[in-house]
Amino acid sequence: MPQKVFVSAQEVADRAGVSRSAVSRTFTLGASVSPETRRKVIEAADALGYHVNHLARGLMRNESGIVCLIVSDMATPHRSALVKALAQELQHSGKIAMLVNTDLLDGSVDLALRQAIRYRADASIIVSGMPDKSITQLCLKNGQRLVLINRDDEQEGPLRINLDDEEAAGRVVTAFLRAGRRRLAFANSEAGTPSLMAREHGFVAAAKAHGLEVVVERYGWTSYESGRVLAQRLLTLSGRPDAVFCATDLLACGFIDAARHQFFIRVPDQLCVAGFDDIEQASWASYQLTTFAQPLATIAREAVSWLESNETAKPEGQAHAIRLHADLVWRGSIRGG
Amino acid sequence: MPQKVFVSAQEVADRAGVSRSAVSRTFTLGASVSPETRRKVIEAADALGYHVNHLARGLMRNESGIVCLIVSDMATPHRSALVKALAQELQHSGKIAMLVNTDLLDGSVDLALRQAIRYRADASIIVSGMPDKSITQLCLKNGQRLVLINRDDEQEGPLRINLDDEEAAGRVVTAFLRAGRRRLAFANSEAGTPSLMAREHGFVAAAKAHGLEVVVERYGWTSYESGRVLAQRLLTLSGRPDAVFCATDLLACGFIDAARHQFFIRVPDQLCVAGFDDIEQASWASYQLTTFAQPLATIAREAVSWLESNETAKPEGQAHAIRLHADLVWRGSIRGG
DNA sequence: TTGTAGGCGTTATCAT
DNA sequence: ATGATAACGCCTACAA
Repeated sequence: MPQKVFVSAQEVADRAGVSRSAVSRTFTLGASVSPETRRKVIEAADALGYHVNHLARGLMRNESGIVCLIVSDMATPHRSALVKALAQELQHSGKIAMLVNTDLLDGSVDLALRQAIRYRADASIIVSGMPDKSITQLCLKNGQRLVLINRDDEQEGPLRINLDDEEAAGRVVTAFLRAGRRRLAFANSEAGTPSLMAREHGFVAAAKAHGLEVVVERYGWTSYESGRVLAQRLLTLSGRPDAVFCATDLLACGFIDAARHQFFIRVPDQLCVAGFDDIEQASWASYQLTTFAQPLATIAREAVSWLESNETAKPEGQAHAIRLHADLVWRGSIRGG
Repeated sequence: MPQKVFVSAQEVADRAGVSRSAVSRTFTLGASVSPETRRKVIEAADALGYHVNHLARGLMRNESGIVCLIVSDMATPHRSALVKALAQELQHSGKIAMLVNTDLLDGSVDLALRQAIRYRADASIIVSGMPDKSITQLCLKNGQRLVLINRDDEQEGPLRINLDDEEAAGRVVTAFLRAGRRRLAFANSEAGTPSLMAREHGFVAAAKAHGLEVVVERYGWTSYESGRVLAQRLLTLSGRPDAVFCATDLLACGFIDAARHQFFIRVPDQLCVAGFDDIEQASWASYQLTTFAQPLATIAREAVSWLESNETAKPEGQAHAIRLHADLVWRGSIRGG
């Protein structure tokens, strides 16, 4: 095995009998090279196993092609699906995703982000529950473009992609009413992220518009376990709810399991349940959860195409917000769909 | 907003009144700088918002700090948990994870890998079901160290981390026998990856050692849906199995749901079920699946520490294989745990 | 301990 | 269309 593993443009040039610049141009989109030269270069490159060094290219061009994915709870069904969609879309457009996990508590979030900055990532996509304002600030300050997904921050500069959570929540009220339910409840986590709160507010407001009160309960973070606890609390109430909207499918799964296995309540006969995200488990036979589909592909496409379109523009220039519609997916957890 | 976003070491040096090299040394681990100089440099760097440019550093050191995660089915519970563990561990040791998704069919696997090579990733960790031999070959050829997780390839060079699938499968037979079951079945996907096949062979062999035949069925890829189909096939057999080992938890969940909701079979009374991976859903009340835990943290730690220890060594030098034990997690899906 | 000089692999600029 | 040359930001000798 040779000591020197990587072959440089110079070596390719030597073998092809052309100049270094010719090699560079061959691998630069939209540069002018004669077909003959190009052929010779490609041939030599293949023979030698040459790959353009993006470290050096990034240094020159001041543009690395790296996009940083800042994400929390990434082992969660919804998050992992989103990350996958984003990674694929980035890959598809010739960029590459760097993964920064923000689940660790020891202040390594900040550390990780600085790491991304050191690699001169062109942009960051934040899929994290509650990023500090300082994080987004740091990104922008370092010339990164920024995409915020499902985070209705007030910030200027980044692209913000959101769902119409409030409107969706209103549709749940309609569905519950149509199923003949009047004792409504909302099960939320304590995370307090903008989209979760929007669902809560939308649900409560729509209910009030119909003259109904909603019992709201919040607990823990957005997990299956929290769903169980929330069920414990809501299903032991004197005027037990007959319909509950869970802020998240994961909560809903826990809620349904507790209702069924612990309280022997039948869904949807005795209790209607709705969720949000349309995670894979929502379609499983044990849950058959009526929920809202996150348009993952659209989110990813919008995010990446914005990054592409803004390639040359200054990061703080085009502030932009996209509001997407969430389709309701009817399954068995609400009666009379 | 200034045109120039990134501040260079030179600017920090100017402000601190020292030389460029002093700045470099301050940010290089184990270089000798006087406390006084270091202080001045740090101060100037903070004031200016300086971050070492890893693109340039990687160029010089011939070592990028980037580790490529090559992964398929990453939205799956088990895979996403593994990716998370790896990303965290890498982050923890100052490296950064690049995500390469191999789910797309259009030959973009190869494309993505080349992408990683272009960034001069120091290593690749393959968590993909069936990477072509050519992929691993390409990695090694380009001076990357390679970690293969749950892939018992014959290759020399990479670190191979595997579970003792066969031995684990044998324990399932014991458990089934202890529960009084004699009509054993194995539900597998058609993926044919080494670890899946090892579970199958281990199960069949252990059963044979007890004088029992196993009905083996394979279908589709490793998904919930496949589990349902497999149930359909196995539970309509004349001598219906009373115990089934599913190659994967995801298969098991589908299997259980079909058994319960479609055939009204009670688990574990009429049917014992075991799975593999210990995904989060295995612990959900609807499944209570007895399964084997993948030691994710250990896998991640072993992988990363091997990468660290081998930092300076040649990639093909230390071939190494690690075989990990999978702990059996007892839940309700096997009678008499 | 500190500063100076040279080079890493690439692309952009400017001639030709 | 092609080739020489100068950056890009950093690190590592080497000399002081």
